[in-house]
Amino acid sequence: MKTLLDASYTIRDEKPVIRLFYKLREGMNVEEVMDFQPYFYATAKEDLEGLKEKIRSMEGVVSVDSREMIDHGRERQVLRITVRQPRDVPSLRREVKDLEGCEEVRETDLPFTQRYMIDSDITPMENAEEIDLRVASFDMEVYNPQGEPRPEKDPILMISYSDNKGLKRVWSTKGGDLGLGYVREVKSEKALIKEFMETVEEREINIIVTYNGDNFDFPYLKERCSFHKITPSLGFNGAAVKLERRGMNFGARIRGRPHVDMFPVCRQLFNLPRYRLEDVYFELFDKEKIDVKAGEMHRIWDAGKGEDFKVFFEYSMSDADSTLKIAEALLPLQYELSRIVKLPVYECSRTASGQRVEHLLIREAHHRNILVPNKPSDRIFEERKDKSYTGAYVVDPVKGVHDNIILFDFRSLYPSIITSYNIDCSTIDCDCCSGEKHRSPTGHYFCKNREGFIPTVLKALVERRVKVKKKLMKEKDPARKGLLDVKQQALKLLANSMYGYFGFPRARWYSRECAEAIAALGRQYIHETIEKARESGFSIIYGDTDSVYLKLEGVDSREEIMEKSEAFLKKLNSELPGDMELEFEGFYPRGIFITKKRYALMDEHGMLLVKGLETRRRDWADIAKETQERVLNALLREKDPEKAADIVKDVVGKIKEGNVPLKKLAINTQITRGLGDYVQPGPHIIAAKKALRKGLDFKQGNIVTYVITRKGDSISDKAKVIDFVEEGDYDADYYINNQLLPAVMRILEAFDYTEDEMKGLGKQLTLDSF
DNA sequence: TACCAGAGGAG
DNA sequence: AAATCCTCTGGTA
Repeated sequence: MKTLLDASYTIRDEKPVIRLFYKLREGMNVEEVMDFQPYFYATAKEDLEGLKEKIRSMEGVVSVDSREMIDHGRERQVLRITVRQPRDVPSLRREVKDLEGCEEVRETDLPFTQRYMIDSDITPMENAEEIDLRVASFDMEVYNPQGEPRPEKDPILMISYSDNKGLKRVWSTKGGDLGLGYVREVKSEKALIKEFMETVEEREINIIVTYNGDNFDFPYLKERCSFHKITPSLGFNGAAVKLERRGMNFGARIRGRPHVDMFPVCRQLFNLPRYRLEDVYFELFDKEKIDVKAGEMHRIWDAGKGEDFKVFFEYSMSDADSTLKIAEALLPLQYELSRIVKLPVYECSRTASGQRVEHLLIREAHHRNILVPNKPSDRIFEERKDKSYTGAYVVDPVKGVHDNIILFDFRSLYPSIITSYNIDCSTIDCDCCSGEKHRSPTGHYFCKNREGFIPTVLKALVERRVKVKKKLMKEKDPARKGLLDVKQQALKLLANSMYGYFGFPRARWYSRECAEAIAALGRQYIHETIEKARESGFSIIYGDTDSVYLKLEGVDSREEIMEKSEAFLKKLNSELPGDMELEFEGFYPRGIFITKKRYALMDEHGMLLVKGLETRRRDWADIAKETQERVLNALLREKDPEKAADIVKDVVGKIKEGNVPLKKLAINTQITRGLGDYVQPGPHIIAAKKALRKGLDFKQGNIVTYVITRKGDSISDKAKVIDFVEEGDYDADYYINNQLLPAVMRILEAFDYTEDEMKGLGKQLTLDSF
């Protein structure tokens, strides 16, 4: 049994050698492949043979063969050009493309190792669960007397390490006398780095995990290594850590020992106000992590004794520990995605959903002898980006409070439309079938004769998922159940990104027409559903894309509601084509609808479900969100408007008194562009710029946590990054009028309360609306 | 008061 | 480097 952890290539004697890093039950095996040569394709305008001869004589070309492949759904003759070395591809693609008679060069941008894995049908991470991988996490604390640490000057103070076989270590140049079992005091920073690297080697670690190692720990470690003139040799056979550019960020690649950075993984997987290690740890395990303020670290270190000093070491250990715990929870999904998409886990864990889908499609295209379309040029990308299309339909809600709400929704609406209507670039407006075709409201037709490429791939994903879910139902063993659940999640993730991929301007298989047709069919079905529901006696409260919220006016019996719902669904589903299905999704005794995409429901257990309201948004202060939720509970669950009003009055009072803790006043907002690129910088940008001058580091992608303080004129003037704000320094007026009241008044207004009453200025509350 | 840029949510 | 629809805020004229 073996599992492929990593793949790369080197050049030996002017020839490429593929290296496959397998973990066996015991130890590693590196397989070398010498006989695989890089190649790409060319299509000819007319004279294929003429083009072939021209290419054959070019420097670096090993051979040219013509073969039949499928392009845009049709068979045609193309040229396959085999070259000596991977580096010959970029140079030769230019030359071939510029030849008279050459129409296009194709498949010139697949990385050589990936090309090999596709052609040899190699799946990474197979058997990963059975083979007992050794996973280690590490984290560094560095000296930072100037605020942000300077890697060319400021040393690493500690490296903490934790592996899934139970070893815990903190290497440091101090702290051996603290009585903490895991601390190893060493004589220098250099020794500390070396001991860490030796431990990874000795423990035969297979996977290294970090939290933001791509952009902090590894770049810093590399700098410190070059300062000490040593190699950061964490890879197989002492290979050095390599920093690769990946878009705006870095990726730290370790040969033969995949590095998975949990930070981008968590950002992709969770929706949180912030993504610091402690935030994600809390989200997953509901436990607080010990914290040491970054600004105080150098002072604690310099003091070198006392309780703080000990806590600093415990904090460092807990960083490595919690990173490992997070990894143990999230790696199974990464392994599974890596297997399905067939990209090594280092790459797969860093790719976005569009690229994952694309790699899966490239794989499937190869199996079907389909010539992969080229990536769009910058010009085409811009053209595509400028042309948007009509998407989903949203029903304007019947605003206010409703009782006994029924929710129906389409199971996987877009995927089921794609498969049921056979929507694909190769089937759109085909001329192959003379008879009936699938019809979209956009005016396009889809072939009923031959199944399209993407519908085939999507169908396979959906069918695999159905099988896994069946197994899951039968399985008793919790460990195996967990793995099956992860598997179905991964399949769902990929299936759900197919529609978005059609409309993604950078996609190779981009088709605005297909995306448009899918969305239009979605609108058609939701409209039809609403129409039929009305005819069956339901009244419509709200609907969005694939869901409808309904009521049966005057029907209070739960039984009758269920019966009528079932009957309606049965009839409607019998008329739906293919894989499409409308499902009963829920029953809610009470709910309040504010506007489109903003509402709250109470389920039968009294649990609140809030959508779109401030409670759900990171860019509102906790004090407003918390109070809004309390008000919703008072109104929906307890039906007690007086209590709701009391809650608001009480909180207004507390804010005025000035003793609301800063934590509850913090607002989180992301910096979505370069700090200089703003036409209208908001309060978070102004706050970040001020913090920048005080030595804090802020850049695109970061989330700014700020508070509106008392000092300043405009709101932006008053905005300050929370690190620099003293407890009690907040603008009470702002938090009452711009945070608390807007959030709660939207709810209370549906119950006819006025703002003045809430501030305690007006008359006593009335119970009119109840 | 009207408008725009910007952000983040829903599905 | 998945799409569109939608609401709301803060700043400006």
